[in-house]
Formats: sequence, structure tokens, C-alpha cells
Amino acid sequence: MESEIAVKRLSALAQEGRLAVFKLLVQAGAEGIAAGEIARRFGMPSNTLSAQLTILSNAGLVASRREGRSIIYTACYDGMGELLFYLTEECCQGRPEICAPFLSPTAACCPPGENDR
Amino acid sequence: MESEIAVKRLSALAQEGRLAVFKLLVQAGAEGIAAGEIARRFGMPSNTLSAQLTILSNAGLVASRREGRSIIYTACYDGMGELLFYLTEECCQGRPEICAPFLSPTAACCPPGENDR
DNA sequence: GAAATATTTCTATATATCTGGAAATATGGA
DNA sequence: TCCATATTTCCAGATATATAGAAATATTTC
Repeated sequence: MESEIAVKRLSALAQEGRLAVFKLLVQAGAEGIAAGEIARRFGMPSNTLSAQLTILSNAGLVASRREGRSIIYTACYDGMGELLFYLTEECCQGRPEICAPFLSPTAACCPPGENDR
Repeated sequence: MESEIAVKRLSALAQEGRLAVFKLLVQAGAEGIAAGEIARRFGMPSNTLSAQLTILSNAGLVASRREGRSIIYTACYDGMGELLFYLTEECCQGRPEICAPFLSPTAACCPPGENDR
């Protein structure tokens, strides 16, 4: 991953509201949660939340799909995994095999099939 | 970890310059690198770098020790590990054992003894 | 097609962050 | 003590981010 993307993802997560939203979506799994429902849970105006979701989405950390009138957001586990890998890949004098094999971008956080976008 | 600390750490890493400095220190290991040497490598004014290091330090991502006239900075692998754990701990419907056992705060990124503060 | 619901886009204001010049502080050596 | 080196602190201007009101867009239902 390029550092530019890593910074974008880190920035997206570096805010109380967005981090809370992201964690909620991470917990929610593949089913996801509608934008309105998220706003309701956090008592946030819908337009404010929409801006937050756009930032997370542009960073590749969440995805969305329309379902009727609602737009359902889900966490992108792959995007998260790539970031975790980037943060640790060159640890220990460039010998990532020591500490980060389990963090490889292909090692999905959730069981296969559960986190397909 | 409290979300406030997570946000602080994410914010600290969410900037090109600081992320590069942090990765450099992660690669450097326990030996660390002097502030001046870091500034030289990145062609950064010393006061600008100092501000960046202060932010990383306040976030608990780097530590420093004085050695003669120089101040040596090192990565805090534990602080990093805690953050990674926080980001993944409630993944998969609150069953972290599925995806994050290897990310536990006690699972050091580097071999034991190499990353003691 | 009109009304209700869900979400986004436009826009502006407030707030926070980034950067580096200049001065201050700390250490080591002559 | 005086000077050179290493780093930090103070400060201010430029830039970026956060928030939300109002209007616009999209979808379903009647």
C-alpha cells in the first residue's frame, strides 16, 4: 500500500465519531447497518453522519449498497487488513515474517464468506 | 483502550511526515535514531520534526532517551499493538478469538527483549 | 403524480492542525 | 567560562477538518 492511502485511512479513523461508526460496522458484519439507523444510534444529524460515511468510504474502509430507500453500510475488512499490514510490515529490521505473517492483506479478519464485499 | 487514546494514536499516524518517521523508527528497532538524524534523513527543519515527535510521543507511539547531546527516539511497539488490538477487538460479532488472538496487546511485534522500553 | 421517507449535496462558520523562523534550553568540550 | 552542537519552545500565518441548516435527489407507497 502507498503511504498516501494509509494516511487517508488513518485520517478517516482519527475522529471519535467516525471511529465509533467504523467499530459499529465492524461488529455488525456483512449484514451492515442503514445510514439512518446509525445516525439514530449516535443521535447525529443525518447530513453530518453522511459526511462521515463519505470519508470512511473514500478511504476504502466501508462500502455501501442500496436497499429500498435505505443505504446500507458495511465495513471493508480487506481495507482494514491492508492498513494493519502496512503499519507492521517493516517491523523488526525488515523481517516481517517474524511478527506479521498473520497480518497479511489476504488473511481476512472474518471467516471467508462473511466479509465479501 | 479508551477510544480517546485510539483517536490520539490514529491522529498521530494520520500525517505523511509522522507516519514516515514512525515507520522508520519501527524499522530501526530498540536502538532508535537521534532526532537530528531523522530530520536530516527527511530534509525537515529540526523544529518541525520536533513538533511531530512530540505528537507521536504524547500519543504513546514513541519514547525517547537522552544520549549525550542527542535525544534518541524509539518506537513503542506496545502502544502500536494496543491500537491494532483496539481496531480489531470487536470484529465478527464480538468474537475476537476468531480473528484477533494474534493481535493481543501482550503479543509483542518484535521478539521478546528486543522491544522493552 | 403527490406525499412520505431516506440520504446526500451545497454552503458557511467554527475549530484544529501544519509549518517554520526566531529565541530559549541543555549538553559536551576547549 | 565560552563556544559549538542538539533539540525544544514560542509564536503566527496558512491550510485543513468538523459540523449542521437548507435544499436537492432518490425511492416507495397511496
